[in-house]
Amino acid sequence: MTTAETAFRRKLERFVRLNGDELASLAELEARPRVIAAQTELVHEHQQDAQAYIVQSGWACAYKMLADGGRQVISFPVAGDFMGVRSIMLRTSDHSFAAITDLVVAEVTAPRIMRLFATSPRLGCAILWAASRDEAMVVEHLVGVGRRSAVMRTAHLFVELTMRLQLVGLADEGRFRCPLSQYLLADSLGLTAVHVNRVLRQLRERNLMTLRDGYLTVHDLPGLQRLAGHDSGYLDQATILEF
Amino acid sequence: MTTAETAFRRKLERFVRLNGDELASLAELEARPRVIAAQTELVHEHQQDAQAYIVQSGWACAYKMLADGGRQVISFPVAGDFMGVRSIMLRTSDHSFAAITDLVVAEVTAPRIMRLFATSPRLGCAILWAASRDEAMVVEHLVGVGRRSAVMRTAHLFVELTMRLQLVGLADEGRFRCPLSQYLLADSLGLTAVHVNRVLRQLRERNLMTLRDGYLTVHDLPGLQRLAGHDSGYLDQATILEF
DNA sequence: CGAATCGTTGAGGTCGCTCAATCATAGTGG
DNA sequence: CCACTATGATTGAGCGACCTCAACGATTCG
Repeated sequence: MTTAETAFRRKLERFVRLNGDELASLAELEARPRVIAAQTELVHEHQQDAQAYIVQSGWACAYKMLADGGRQVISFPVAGDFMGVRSIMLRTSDHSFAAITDLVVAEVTAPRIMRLFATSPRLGCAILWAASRDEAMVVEHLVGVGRRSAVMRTAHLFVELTMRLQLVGLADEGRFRCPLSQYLLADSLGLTAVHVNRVLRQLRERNLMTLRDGYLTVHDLPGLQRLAGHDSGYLDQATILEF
Repeated sequence: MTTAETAFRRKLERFVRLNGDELASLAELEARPRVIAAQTELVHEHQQDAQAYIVQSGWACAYKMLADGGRQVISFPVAGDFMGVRSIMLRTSDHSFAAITDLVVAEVTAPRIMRLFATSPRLGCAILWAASRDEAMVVEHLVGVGRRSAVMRTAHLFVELTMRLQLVGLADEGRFRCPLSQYLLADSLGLTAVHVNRVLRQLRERNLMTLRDGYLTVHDLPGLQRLAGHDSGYLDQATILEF
C-alpha cells in the first residue's frame, strides 16, 4: 500500500504528527478513490446510511433546499475536506451534497470509520478535530449571514476560501481555481445572484479581488481581511488534543 | 454513586439503550453539578483549554461578538444539552457561552471526556451523536437566517425550542418557561429587537403563539410548523450507530 | 425616587430584492 | 456552418422588508 501525500493527509499533518501505523490506516482509508462527474448529487437530504467522503480534488457543495425552491449552501468542501461525518453519526443526512466540478473522492463507510476510532484512536481524534474545524466554519458562516453586510460577508467567504486552499497548497500565488457561479455564491451568502454581481463589482473596483472565468485573483488580502472583519482563529489552531 | 434521571440521560436514552456500566459512567460525569449565576459568561471566545458543560437546568446561550459590537447568537443550550464539545477538540473555543438564567451544569474536563471515549466507546458515541444533532441545529439555523423571512425563521426557532424541551419533559402542556428577551431573540434571528417585537405581535395576532413574562404559550403548533416550514427530521433520528 | 431593563409603537430611510432586458459563451442538432 | 438553446454575467428601475431613530410605558431594583 502506498502512502501518497493526499490533501487530507497534508491537512491533518499540519496539526498532528501521525506515526507509521496511522499513516498506513489513513492511506488505506483513501486507497480507492472514485471519480464523480460535475453536477452530480452524492448524498440527498434525509438519505439513510449515507457514506462519508474524503475529497481528494475538485469542488463540492453542501446545501439544503426549502419548500419554496430556495436553497441555502452550507459549505463548499474542497480537496482535503471530509464530507458527511455527521451523516454517519446521525444515521441519516441532514443535508445534500453535490459535485460542482468533477470530483475525486474516497468513499468511507460508517462501519469503517467506527472501526477506525477503536483501532486508531489518535487518527480518529484527528478526524474529529477536522470535523470540529468544519463546524466552526459553519458557525462563522452563520455569523456572517446573520450580522454582516453583503460586502463584508462576501469578502469573508473569499478570505476563508483563500486560507483553506493555502493550507492544502492550492492557493500559493494569490490566484487560484474558484468555480463558483454567482448563483452558487448567492445561495451561500443569503443574497440574490444580482446582488452578488454588484458586490463582486465593488470588490473589484476597490482593488481587493477579482473573480473571473472560474479563477479568483486576490489583489489585497490584508485589505480583504480588514473589510471582512476576518479573524483566522477558528481556522488555524494549535495541535490537537492527544490521548 | 446515584444514577439520577438527569435531562441529559433522558435525552440519550431516548435514542440509545445504555447498560449499567454506561449509566454509571454517565452519572459519574454529571456527579458534581455546579450553579452558575444568570448573566455569567462561562467561556470566552478564544479561551484556551475551556471545559465542556452538561446543562442540568436553566438556559444558556452560545454567541460570537463582532468588531462593531454586533452579536450573533449561535444556539440556546437548555437542560440536557452538552455545551462546548467542539472547544475540547479544537483546544480553544470558537465562541462564547453565557448563562441566561441561573444554570446548573456539570463540568467536564477534556481528559475526562477523552478517557470516556476509550473506556466507554458506546457512551462516547452517544455523546458524539448528541453533538451531531446540535450541529444539525446550527445548520438549520443558518438556513433560516439565510433564506427564511423574519416571520418564518422566528416561528421556526420556537417550534424547535418546543420540540427540544418536549424531549426532556419541559414542555408538556404547550406552555413553558422561555426567558428570552427580544434583544436575545434579535441577535439569534439576525434581526433587530424592534422588528422581533413586530414579528411576535404578528404571531400573537395570528393565534399561533404568545411570548409573555418569560413564558411561551403555543396556541397552534401545527400552524406554527406549517408557517415555519419546519421539518423535524434533523431532530428525531432513529437509534444511533452501535459499535 | 432615580436608574436600568425590557417591551411597544410610529415615522422615515436604506439595503438588498424583484422584474426585466442585454450580452457573451458554449453546446447541440440540422 | 449556422440557427437555436441554455447558462451565466451585467446593468437599470422601482419596490419592500427590515432597519434606524426616537419616544413612551411598565417593571424591577437599589
